[in-house]
Amino acid sequence: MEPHQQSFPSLLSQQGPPFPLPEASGLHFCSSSSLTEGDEKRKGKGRGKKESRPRFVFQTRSESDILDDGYRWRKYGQKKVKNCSFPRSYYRCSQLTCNVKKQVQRLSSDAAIVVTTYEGVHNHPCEKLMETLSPLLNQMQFLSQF
DNA sequence: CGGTTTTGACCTGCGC
DNA sequence: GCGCAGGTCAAAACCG
Repeated sequence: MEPHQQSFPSLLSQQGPPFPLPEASGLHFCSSSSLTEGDEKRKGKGRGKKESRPRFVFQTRSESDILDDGYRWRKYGQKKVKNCSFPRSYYRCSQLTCNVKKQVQRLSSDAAIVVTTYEGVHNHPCEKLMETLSPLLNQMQFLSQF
């Protein structure tokens, strides 16, 4: 359960910042282990899961909230938070088998910074990754015959 | 036609 | 006990 081992293939290549700054344009990701507990008070309507879900915060520099990390996200809410002039968006993984949530928030101080908070881990393979890997796997299988 | 976004209402936890 | 703040639902609109 180390979420920050996931690879985001299209994350960096997609943004393509005009400045090749390694850190200023890069992404600060901090796995907040202390935040992991105490967030599963989901007894309200009985649709709660008891499993602890690891959270993990991603801070990227992008002009759009939607970062295509290979999974399909479905937006299910948007709220304005106090202390921040920008609304916060709530996304969910489209796969029913996978209860991963993600919330995207923009910093009021710097509108170019987008804070993405992932919650939970995917329990299904990434579609895009499979798509990319499929021809490769086919070729490997083909070559392995010899 | 299927899946996704939008948007307001609703619900719950927490602090005072 | 009440009000606020944050999180989620659900129906209609929208798009390929």
